[in-house]
Amino acid sequence: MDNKIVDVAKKAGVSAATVSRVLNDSSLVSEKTKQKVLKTIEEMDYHPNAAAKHLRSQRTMTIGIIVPDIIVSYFSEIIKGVENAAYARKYKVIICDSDNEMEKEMEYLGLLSNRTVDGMILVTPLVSDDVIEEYAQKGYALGVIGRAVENESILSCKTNNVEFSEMAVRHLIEQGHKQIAYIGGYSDSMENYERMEGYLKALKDNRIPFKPGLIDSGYFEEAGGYAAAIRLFDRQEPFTAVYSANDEMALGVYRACRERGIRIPEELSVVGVDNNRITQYLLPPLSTVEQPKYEMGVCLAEKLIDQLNDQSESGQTKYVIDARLIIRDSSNYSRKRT
Amino acid sequence: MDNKIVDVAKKAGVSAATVSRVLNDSSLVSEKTKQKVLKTIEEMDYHPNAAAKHLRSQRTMTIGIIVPDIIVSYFSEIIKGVENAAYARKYKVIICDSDNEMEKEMEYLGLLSNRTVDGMILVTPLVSDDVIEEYAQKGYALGVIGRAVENESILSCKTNNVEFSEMAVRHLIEQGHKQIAYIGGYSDSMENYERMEGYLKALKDNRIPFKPGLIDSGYFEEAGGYAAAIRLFDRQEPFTAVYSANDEMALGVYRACRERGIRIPEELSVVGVDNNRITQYLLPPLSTVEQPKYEMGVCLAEKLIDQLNDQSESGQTKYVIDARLIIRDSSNYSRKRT
DNA sequence: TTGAAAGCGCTAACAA
DNA sequence: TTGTTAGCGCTTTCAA
Repeated sequence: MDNKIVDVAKKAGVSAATVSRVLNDSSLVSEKTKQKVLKTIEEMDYHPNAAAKHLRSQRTMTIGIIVPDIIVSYFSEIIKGVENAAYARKYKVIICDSDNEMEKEMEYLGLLSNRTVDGMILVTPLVSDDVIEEYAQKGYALGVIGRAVENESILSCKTNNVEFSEMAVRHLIEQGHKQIAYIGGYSDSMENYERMEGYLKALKDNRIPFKPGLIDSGYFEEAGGYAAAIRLFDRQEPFTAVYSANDEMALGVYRACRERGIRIPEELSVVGVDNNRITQYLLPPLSTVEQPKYEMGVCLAEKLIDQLNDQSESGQTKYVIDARLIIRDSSNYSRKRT
Repeated sequence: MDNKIVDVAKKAGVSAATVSRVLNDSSLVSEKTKQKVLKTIEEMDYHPNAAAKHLRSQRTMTIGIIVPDIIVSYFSEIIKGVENAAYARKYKVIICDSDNEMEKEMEYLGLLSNRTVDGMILVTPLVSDDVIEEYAQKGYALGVIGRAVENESILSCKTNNVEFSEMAVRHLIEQGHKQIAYIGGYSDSMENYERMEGYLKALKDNRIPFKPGLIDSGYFEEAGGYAAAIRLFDRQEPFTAVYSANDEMALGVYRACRERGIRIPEELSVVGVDNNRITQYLLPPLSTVEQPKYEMGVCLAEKLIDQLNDQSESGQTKYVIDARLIIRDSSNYSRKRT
């Protein structure tokens, strides 16, 4: 077994408490003792046992983050923000990839109950508000990204879905489009609600009639977006533009267009959401809405850790960041429509 | 504070030891007692404290994975494999994004020393073999992906770099190319050595003279690939094809070509390595070498966890998987060259 | 089949 | 400024 604190204490001729104080930068140690202990620690190549520390201090210096799929860059960029912010504060991050399975997400939430993690960040539309509230009620530290939950103690960071969606659809309208389809994500997710709301608002403000036949959804995934596009194409309802609630689904739309020989943007304009890295490499490059993914990750991790250490100055728990529209070639083809 | 095992014991009218036995599926408990305890646990919503368990059992059921940049899909796909395999065995995964900084990687390696993790997987070219050997010598469980280390106790999983590189370059030669540039990664990494070796072999076998002016390197990153391409363009040495040691750098080559107005594949053929998701969406789609990223992650996580539980049947520690060439339009432009 | 008791390695309250 | 001591909550001998 490794050396323990008493081994160091013995060798340095002090007590375990003193070694512990040195380890934790306590001011109650004379400089001389401190140096002696430090030297001994170095000599013995001593490393404090994390589990013992966790048990004694009732904190693991670890947070978890639950995402549906780490491969999707929207999530990996958020994770990167979380990881960096956590690292700077000496926190570790446990990665919980739910594979879009509710059951797995629930199991990962259990890491809170058994104190494997001090807090948990959710970036998933699957777990319901009720479940999240329930955990908060029990006193667990939680944060969500991309949505918001009523409970005041639950941190959240999201973007202005309604506004940027309105902006995106208005942009399409300004390009001359009057028949604009909407491909949404999980129909009961906040992202979807709000983005659809923005879509409807833009239509209404421009006196464009809403057509239910132009609405479909694709679970925020490429395959779902593809299927939705195919369904839309096969209906009688014509359309010349699509607002896709995220980029992954827009990728599916691109695939469907390639298959059907539909040219973007000449025959169909497309706007997505997220500004995933891949979108700039597409042909044509995809117009999209920049989501400050890394920044949201950093923001939430910082606030969560502050909260864990009773350092949340403002007491603010809800953060909304403005996202901005990035216009690329997929929606940049001016023409007149009737 | 939460309920503890003695609280459950008291309520159920048994001893803490019995509750512990139930929790750990010991066969030394009568079915009747077991049911009673289980019911009590349920009623009290009891959750065993992880830190206490870790301290007592001397294992944390956690492994770490160090990568240079989680956003790059090569790494996130490996992580996904590791996470899935770990989850199936009730292990947690701590994500260590080194931002390509050696210092951060060293610090993360420290999680082994203080027993925060039971084992660590390295997917980085930065940490030297010596450092890895040193940790192994101390008895820590380690695994590496994408390279191999001599030490027999260190697990590794990689692909046949020499062979597939030879294949890739031979493919270019078969397309009529005689002046083929090579853009490598970190010059002292095993990936780079072996891929360059394959490149040289292919040249030699086809009696194509090696030209030092056609060799450059880009640290396995997009920006590095871009810079390398620009340098190559600016030399007097002409070339009609590039073998890039990974896809990220090939993205940089694409960018450099766009800037210089060089058409792919008409004026320059490009082949990368990794089959990052992005490559199939490029224009033209990038020829590349498929690396079984997810599978390598699964493989190494499984073997590492087996090793932690003394269940490595075969005792094999070195795994090499054959990668296959994927030919897309970036290198599929036949013509005669002189 | 069950319980009592020791101890994993650390920190912190209290005493000196 | 330092040391003594008592746990943190669990598992695991050992004894019954």
